[in-house]
Order: sequence, then C-alpha cells, then structure tokens
Amino acid sequence: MLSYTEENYLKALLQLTVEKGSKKDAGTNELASQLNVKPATANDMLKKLKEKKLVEYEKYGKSSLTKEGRKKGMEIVRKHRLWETFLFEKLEFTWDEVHEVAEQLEHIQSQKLVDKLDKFLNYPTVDPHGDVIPGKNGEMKKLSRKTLDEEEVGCQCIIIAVKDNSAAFLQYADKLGLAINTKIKVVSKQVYEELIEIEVKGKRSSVSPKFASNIVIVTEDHQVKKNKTGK
Amino acid sequence: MLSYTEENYLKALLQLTVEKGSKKDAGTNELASQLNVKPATANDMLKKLKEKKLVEYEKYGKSSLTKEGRKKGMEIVRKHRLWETFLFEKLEFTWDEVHEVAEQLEHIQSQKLVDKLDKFLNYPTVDPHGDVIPGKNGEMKKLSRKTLDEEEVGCQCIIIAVKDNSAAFLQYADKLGLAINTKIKVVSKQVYEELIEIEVKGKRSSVSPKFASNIVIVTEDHQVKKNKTGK
DNA sequence: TATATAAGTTAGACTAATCTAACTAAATTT
DNA sequence: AAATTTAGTTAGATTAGTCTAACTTATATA
Repeated sequence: MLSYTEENYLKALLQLTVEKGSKKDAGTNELASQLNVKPATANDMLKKLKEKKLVEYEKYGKSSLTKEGRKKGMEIVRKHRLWETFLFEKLEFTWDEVHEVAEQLEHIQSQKLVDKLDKFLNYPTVDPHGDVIPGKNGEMKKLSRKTLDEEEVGCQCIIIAVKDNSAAFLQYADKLGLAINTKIKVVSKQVYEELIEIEVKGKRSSVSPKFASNIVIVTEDHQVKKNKTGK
Repeated sequence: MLSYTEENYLKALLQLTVEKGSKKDAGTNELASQLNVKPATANDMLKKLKEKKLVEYEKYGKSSLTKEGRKKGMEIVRKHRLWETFLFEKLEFTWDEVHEVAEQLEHIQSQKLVDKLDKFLNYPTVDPHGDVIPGKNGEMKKLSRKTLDEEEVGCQCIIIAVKDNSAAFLQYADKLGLAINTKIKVVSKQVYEELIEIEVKGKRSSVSPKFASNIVIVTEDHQVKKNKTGK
C-alpha cells in the first residue's frame, strides 16, 4: 500500500513525463518544485521509490516511472478526474473549484468506490477540464483537442469547453442541444456557404465556422458507452 | 486545522461520551482501545488536545470534550454519515460496506463539499444504519428507534431498516411504497382487527402488527425537507 | 580548458504519531 | 489497612516526511 505522499510523487512524475508528451524523464529539482518541497526531500523519496521498483533513478541522473509506477500513477489520475467530474456534474462545483477537493479525494483507497463512481457518472471519458480520464487498466486514450471547425467530416467528437461565454452564444448552443460532454457528429461541410452540418442527439443543424471555432472538442477514437449532457 | 489523527481522537471521544447517552467522560485505556492504539499514545494525544482546548483532562483523571471539541467531533460524525448515505443511496454500496470507506471520506476538508453533498442527498436526517446525522451547526436530534407497531397514532416516522429479509416480505413492503428513508404516517390503529393504518406518499394501507414489527423506524421530531425513497 | 553556475546529494535536525518497558497512582479485595 | 490488580504516565526509541546547510557532480561559458 502506498502512502498519500508516495502517491503524490508518482502522480507528479507522471505529469512531468508521459503525460506531457515529449519528455520522458524529470530532474530532481523539477520534481521538487512540482510538489512544493525542497530538492533534498524529493531526492530521499526517489531513492525510496526506486527501492520499491516504481521509479528508475540513478545518482545524479534524471528519473522516470517504471511500468508499475506508471500504472499506479495512472490510477491516481483516473481517480482525480472521476472525482472532478462528480463534483462538477453532480454537486454543481465550478471548473475552478474542483481541482483542490479532487486532490484530496484521489487518495481514498477503495477499488469498489472507483468502480461504482465510474458507473454512477456513466463511464465518462473526459473530465470537466477536457482532460482524458484513464481507463480501468491504466491506459489513456490520446484525444487531440481542437475546435469544432477543425474537425474532419464524418468524425464523432465530444464537446469539452466553450470559448465564448456570452449569453447569446450560450443560448444558441443550448438550442442546438450542445452542452459539456455532448457527442457531436460532423455530417458535412458546405464549401460554398462555409456552413458545417452537425448532428447532435439525432438532430441535424448547420453552424457557421465562427460559431464552431468557439467550441472546444476532442475527437473520439473509441466508443463512449452512453451520452451524458452535463446538467 | 486538525490532523487526520486528531480528528479521529475527537470522534472516538465523542462516541464514548455524549453519543452513548449516560456516560460523559472516558478513561485513557478505554479511548486507546477504541482507537486501537496503546494507552501511552492516547495519553500523549490527550495532552495535546487539552493544550488546544478541545479536551478536558487532568492527570490520572477521565477525559471529556470541551464545547469546541464536541462541535469539531460532531462535524466529523456529520461528514461520516452523509458519506455513508451517499455510498448507500447513490453508489449502491451495501450497509456493511459503507463504514470503512466513510472512515476515509470523513476527513476530506471542504465545507463546500459537505454542503453540496447534503443538498445532493436531499438533506437526509438519518444514515443507512439509522443513526441520526448531526445538523450543520453540530446539534444532533435524538430520535428514538422502535418498530412500526410501537409507533403512536398520528406520528410521522422514517423507515430505517427491516428485520425480515425474505422475498415475500420485501415484495409486499415494496408494493406499499416502503423503502429505506420513506416517511410513514400512522393514521390509526384498529383495536378490534389489530390492523395499523398507515399513509405512505399520500397512499393509505393497512398492515398487520406482525408485518409492522419487522419495520424499524425513527420518530421524526423535526421537519424533513423533502421525502426521498432510497433508490 | 578552466572556472562559474546550476543541479543534485548528504548529513544532521525536527515534528507527529506511534511503540515498549518501566514506573506511579488509584481502586478493589481480602 | 495491607496487598494486589488495574489504570494511567513517563522516558526513550522508531518511522515517515520534511527542513537547512554544506558538499559534490555536471553543464555552460568565456
């Protein structure tokens, strides 16, 4: 069983490496500042986690997670994002409030709780910040974030945020059935009129590229169990 | 801010004193065994909590909570029972599974989370074990637990458990609209026929004393905001 | 390439929560 | 009332996670 603190180190290391695409290892100072501790402290923990075979680390070198460490880290990220989704969708927290509380909730130890929560939330694939929620087995789908106007014809995507918060925009979006976590299919793009035809919950509409550029989406490259309309 | 451990000591002390009616102070050994620590450990903590003015304690004497300590303890019990209710009603945990997870969840620090959770659960007054959930201000209503056949005519009560788990019983209970947390009003008792007339969600039915004796209830001596039928 | 700077490590100290073992005080029994 | 048992305390040690200050290694630059 990992301690609260060990879990935080694994998560931080995950965020500094695999999650941020390019890099795949992190320095001691970098890790320390991510966690708001002194380098000496991080150094001690790296040795400890190396001992536990969760981290690859050699004296004076960079560190990275082992397969096992990455799996453990992913589990924590999964819990974090499921809780964020819960707070946002069910308890009416705002986007900026969820993170702090999820930081605590992610450390609750109970496999059953995670599974039940996942089910209760209807197996979400992205959290309220639009970040992908890792699956049960710890793998994380890479969804590329873009705006609706950039989406290819024929693709299915999920709306994760909006850029325009004006009443006019939001009311129109609502009229089209658009909300966080709504599934959208791009049916066609009319080149002449520059309109994008979309399908939302079986209903077709056409929107302008300007409107579409205010809708942040992720392309689904996997099946979402069931659709969920936020609130 | 109290540590996880300090919170547990306050809760334990609360359970050993005010909650258990009669007694109002607890010995060091008693407290230690409640928390599964050695008396020496409990002794250290008592000194510390005395320092913080949360506990009344004199060398070689019994301990009890100060007003402030009791309030803090109640807050933890409140959180514990709200989480139990959440796990049971929303996540389909069974009664025996909720406690362990709630032991962890009760320590999450966020006033907003508690308030929102309370609202989400529709301001419940009893948890799945039939224990009263303390209110926001830390006071706890004393509800007397009895079975439905013992309830007075005209009284409103909430069903908190059933003694008979046979399919026949449960199906009949379901037919009458009875479930955990359902509100029941005892309309009349027919002395001759020995039938008890009840009202559940506006619907009247008559049940036998034998049936009623399998329904564990608490009498409401306060207003419940809105009725909730479990799941 | 010699040196200055940045990055990383080590040693020693601190705090919170725990333990064991030895002690003291209070309560009970004969 | 003396002796025994139970309850409670103290002292000293341990572990996890943290710190500061001094040291070492690696990297960049002049």
